[in-house]
This record gives sequence, structure tokens and C-alpha cells, in this order.
Amino acid sequence: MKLSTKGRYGVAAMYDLALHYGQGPISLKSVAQRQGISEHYLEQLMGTLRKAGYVKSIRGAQGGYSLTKEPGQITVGNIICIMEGPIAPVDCLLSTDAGHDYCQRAGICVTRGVWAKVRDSINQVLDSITLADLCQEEKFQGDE
Amino acid sequence: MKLSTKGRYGVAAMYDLALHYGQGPISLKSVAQRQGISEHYLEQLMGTLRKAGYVKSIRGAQGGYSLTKEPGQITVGNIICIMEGPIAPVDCLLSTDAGHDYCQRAGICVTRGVWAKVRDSINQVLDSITLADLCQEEKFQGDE
DNA sequence: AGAAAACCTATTGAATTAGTCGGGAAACAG
DNA sequence: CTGTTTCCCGACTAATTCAATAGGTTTTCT
Repeated sequence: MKLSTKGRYGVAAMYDLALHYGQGPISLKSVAQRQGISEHYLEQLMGTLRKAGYVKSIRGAQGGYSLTKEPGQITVGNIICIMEGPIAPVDCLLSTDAGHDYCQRAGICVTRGVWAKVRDSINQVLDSITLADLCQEEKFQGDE
Repeated sequence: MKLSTKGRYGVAAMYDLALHYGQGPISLKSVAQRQGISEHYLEQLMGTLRKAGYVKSIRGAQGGYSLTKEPGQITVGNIICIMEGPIAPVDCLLSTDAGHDYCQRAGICVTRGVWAKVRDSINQVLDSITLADLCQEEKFQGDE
């Protein structure tokens, strides 16, 4: 049950962009430095986020990335879903919304319900936190 | 955010043993067949569960495995923790209870709080479900 | 004695992860 | 118009993990 760096870095980068929201394009280089991520690797991740429509890019000198929506309109769940694919502790839970039941053992499989509950609880947490919330927390850092 | 087969199979096998609780030792072969798991692979997993004290084994003909505690005393969370290690969406969250802070960026890292919430919410779900609960559900299968 | 089972260690093929490498294309500054 | 900055793209790779498989040993019941 580990998140890959894709998800982690993706959220970190988006958070960084949220902190600079409204200040024009932010270069990937500066994001990578502040967040301690390999610049070239982050490049790939930003490509994914761009194709998903969460950031827009401006090329050339003084170019960079910026959010396409307000920080309050983007949840951590949105980002994770793009970077890691849909949350599903077991494959069995995928494509149930597509009508046909992927899992032949659905009738037998009692444990399936457990994984569904886990998935829902994760999604509830991730979907309830926006980038704006993270920016807020900056001010209370040191608690917990 | 996927569970490996270790966790899945582990829970499936323990559930199977719970269904037969009090009926003497259950052979690994029969568990593997009912749950659709490679017998030899399951063997390794049962070894882990045995060393952790959740099952006891009897060797020889008519031997097999049985739970060391009542199904109501073993949670899904217990099993997952043994099979997959402690739930921690990011490594950063490990060994914080050891006193020293593994994560140097803890002060900077705002996203850390998010992962902690995810971890807690997963644990809450997993720890609240016992093997006895799963055996109960057998009777209501088909809902959701 | 023979069969049924648990037990143990090693090996393997495939997939995933977390990057690196090297170049190309757009845009701005001078 | 030239050079630099920056994004863009595809291929490659080393390391790790996953999910088994293989092949044997030991214990215990019949």
C-alpha cells in the first residue's frame, strides 16, 4: 500500500504552483529545486498533468507552468487519480462501473467488500482536501 | 495504491480458516483450491502468518492449519500488517514513533499531513473488520 | 512402509519504479 | 537574427518487487 513518487511528486508540484498562483508561469526548474525533485523526471510528470488539463504551459524564456483552475477547485484526489490511476486496492474493483463484472468470483469473494470500503475511505480523504487547504496549512506548520 | 497478492491471499486464507474454525486442522491444499490460489505460493504466506502467531500448524497426514484465536479476535488490519508491513502511503511516515524524525523535510513538507490522514483512515477501516464479521457477511451476499 | 501433509531455500520471469540521456521546438531578449 | 531559456518527446536502464515455481526435507497418521 505505497504511493509511488508519481503521486507524491505530482501533489508536491501542484502545491508549489498553488503557492504561486496568479504570479504568472513558474519554471519547472524552480519547482524541482524547491521540492527536491529531479528536474527531468518532474518534466514527465508535468506532461501528464498538462494532458489532463490541470496545468497549462508556456514555452520559451520566462515560460513555465501554471494552474488552469483556482487552488480551491483542485483536490489532492484529482491529482492522485491522474498520476496513479484510480484508487483500487485490488484489481477486482476496477471497471465495475462499466456494467460487466470483471471479477468472476464476485459472488464468492467476501473480502471484496473490505477493499471497497478501504477505497471509499481513501477517496473520501483525498477528495476532501484541496490545494487551497494545503496552502492554508502552511501557516500552522509545526502542529499535529 | 495497490495491495499485493500477499495481503489479498492472506486475508482470503484466514477467512477460509475462520469459516472452518473449530473443525480441526484444515489442509493448505483445500484452502488453496477453495480460494483459487497457488498451493505452493500460499505455503509461503502461511509461514509468515504462523511466525506471527496467527495460525498454528499440524504436520503429517490429516494435518493442516488452524487459527490460534477466535475469528472475532483477529482483524483484517492485523493480517494486512503482517503480510504487507505497516500501512504507510509514503516512507516519510515510517519510524516517526521511534522518536527521531526520519523525514528531514518534515517542517517543509505540507503534504505529509495528507498522507497521515490517508493512513489513519485506512487503518480505521481495516482494524474495524474482524474475520468473524466476514463470516457473518457470507449470509448477506449479493447486496452492495 | 507409505502417503499426506507441513516446512525450507533458492531461482526466475515479468512488471514496475524512478529515474537518466539526448535531442527537438517554441518563444523571448538583446 | 542569434542565443538562451524553457517546455516537449521518446528511448533507455538499473534496481527492486511480485508472484510464483522448483525441488527437496521432515513430521505424523494409517
